[in-house]
Amino acid sequence: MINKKKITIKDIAGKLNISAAAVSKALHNDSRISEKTKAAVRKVAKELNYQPNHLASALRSGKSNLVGVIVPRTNSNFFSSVIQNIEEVLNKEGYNIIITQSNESYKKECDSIDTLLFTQVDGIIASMANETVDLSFYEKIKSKGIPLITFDRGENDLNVDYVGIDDYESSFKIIKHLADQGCKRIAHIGGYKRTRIYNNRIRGYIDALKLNNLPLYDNFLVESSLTIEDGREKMLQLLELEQKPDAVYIAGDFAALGALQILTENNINVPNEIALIGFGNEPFTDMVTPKISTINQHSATIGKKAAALFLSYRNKKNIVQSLNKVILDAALIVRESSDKKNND
Amino acid sequence: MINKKKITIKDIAGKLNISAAAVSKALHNDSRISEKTKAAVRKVAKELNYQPNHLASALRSGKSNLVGVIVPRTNSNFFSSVIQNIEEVLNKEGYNIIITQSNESYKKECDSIDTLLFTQVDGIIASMANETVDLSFYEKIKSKGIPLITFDRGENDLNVDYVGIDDYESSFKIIKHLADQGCKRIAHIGGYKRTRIYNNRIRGYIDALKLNNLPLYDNFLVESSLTIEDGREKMLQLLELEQKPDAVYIAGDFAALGALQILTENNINVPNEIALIGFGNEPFTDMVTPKISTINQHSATIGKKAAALFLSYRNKKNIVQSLNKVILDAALIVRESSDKKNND
DNA sequence: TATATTTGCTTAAACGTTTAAACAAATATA
DNA sequence: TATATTTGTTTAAACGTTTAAGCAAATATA
Repeated sequence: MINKKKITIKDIAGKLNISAAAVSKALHNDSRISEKTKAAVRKVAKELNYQPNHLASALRSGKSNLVGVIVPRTNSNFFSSVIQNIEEVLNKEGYNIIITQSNESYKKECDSIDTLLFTQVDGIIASMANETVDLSFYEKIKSKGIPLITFDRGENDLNVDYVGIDDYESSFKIIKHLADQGCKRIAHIGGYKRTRIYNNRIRGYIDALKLNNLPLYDNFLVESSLTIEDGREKMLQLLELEQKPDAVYIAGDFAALGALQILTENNINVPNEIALIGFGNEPFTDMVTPKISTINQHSATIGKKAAALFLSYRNKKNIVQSLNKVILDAALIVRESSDKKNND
Repeated sequence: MINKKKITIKDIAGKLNISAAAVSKALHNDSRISEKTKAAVRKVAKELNYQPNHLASALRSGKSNLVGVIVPRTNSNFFSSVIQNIEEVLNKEGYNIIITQSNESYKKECDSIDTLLFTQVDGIIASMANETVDLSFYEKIKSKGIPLITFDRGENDLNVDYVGIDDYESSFKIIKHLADQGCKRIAHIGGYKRTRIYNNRIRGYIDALKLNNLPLYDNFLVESSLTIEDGREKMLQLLELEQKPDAVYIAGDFAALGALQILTENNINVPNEIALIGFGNEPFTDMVTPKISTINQHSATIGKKAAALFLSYRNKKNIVQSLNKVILDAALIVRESSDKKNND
């Protein structure tokens, strides 16, 4: 039953006694081909089960109709949802996507970029690894004239399109809410300062404390890799202080989960003794006890918007990119871990 | 700074005054090219920052060095880990992977297959959607002579390679453990009977009950979509029975989580009143209270093995596949939700 | 020394498309 | 009726490789 012989436009042309070029044009609905011929071509194509050779058309036309997506990991709901929405938008426009994971490793990210360039993708949509500081590999994409769209984790210095939420403003929402709950000593387990989004959350934390007339203590601001394990460790560190916080704002849900584990293990009441807020709205924040308050990052919108930005470069011959930030408003989701009224 | 001019082997050839063919062979380390020429070619290639055109070589050689991966979703730890391991193995061998998600939808899965065939992948590694019953799209892959490797969710009728755990045997391990804990009335919230792996778990459940001299009640065996929501619903259904179970074995961790939520909400002690065991070892099973006992599916091994199976078809001209099952032994992870000794 | 083999390269075709250019036939314009 | 334009198609080159076949020069074999 194996049918290795591939059907090409030549086969269709032969059957209809016309040229291969006519077939190609008919299939592309060229206005200079008669409706009669088009119909005949389509009919034979279907009969023979013709599958266009993507490689040949990509080679000839210089467009692969492939878009590369680079994410730190796929097993987070945020990234997998962004990907799903990118795919949805781009599939409709005839593009397929190639997903690669950097696993937060700079080296793996460079490999991914090489891989994607090698595969001749028409564009790259990326969220940078935590480790990444050196932007030269991303510059390589730009220098090839391939559109680069960044999301969530980007860098102003790259001067390309960016879609993400307003991290600075999100911190204000969180601090305001905690202050409303009566919290006075709010700590922050933040991400790496050098990563722009985490830096913004930290700046927002500091400025929001000021705005709400709350004190900022040096040892209340901790830098973390934001994994579950590090969340546990940094929470423990905060608990060992003589003056403990009465609320902790954690820049990532995974670390918030780790922190919650420590609090539970130490029989500390959440939110009454210490309130807790995460970031990202990972599904598990709604599954644990108590449910964790967090920030919804609008993954679907980010994905759709990033795809749209890529599409905006279609048919442009000279791709010139510049810093273009699309900032979405993030929503605070208040749950049990910070809602004192419902938790007495 | 935009350098759109692409460097080809012709540019290298021109610079060295040799033919393009010689350059191609030099780059492929052909034995008929002198070391001197090879060295010169490599040097110039590096100088000009030559990037091979993947499309051209794929078109000419008939190999795209792309492997398609189809999974129901990426935001489960199991699938994302399998993918990561497939990628690791295949990248080393010069292959890149294209990941597509079916979202458990048959239609989306068909689209994915078309997309991958269109992209001229050299092989497809797939785990089938729950919905999928009609295998004709998978047959299409086979009929094109492209190696198809299935994992986790496969079908004997496809007669291709399959990697997965022993679901039937896993049920025995679970029932044995629950029996050891003193449970006498064990219910099973299973997946769809028509999906092979779930059917095997159900058969294992039934046969293991017999082996352990435990009763099998009709209304203790429930079919579920295994989402969190359906887990809640089916657990509620079990609680409404006059004679409640004292243990529930649930064929998926997400549904087990939903069931646990219901039990917690109804103040039922887990494991003492009702013990609970899930399936899949999703990370959250270790995060919730109580921690959920579950089955570890060896995602890393499955991924590596699936990739190895694909590689075994390399250089074969006539791909003839047959049913070839690689069955891994799954490990039961006992945690709080089923461990009565540590939970009094 | 004459012949056979090996070495190191070149030539040219091929992979399956797309597309610019050409051209005959049909139709429109003057 | 003569010329211009439009329509519908063909021809042929191109995209950047790989590879079978060919061939001269160098080396081995007799």
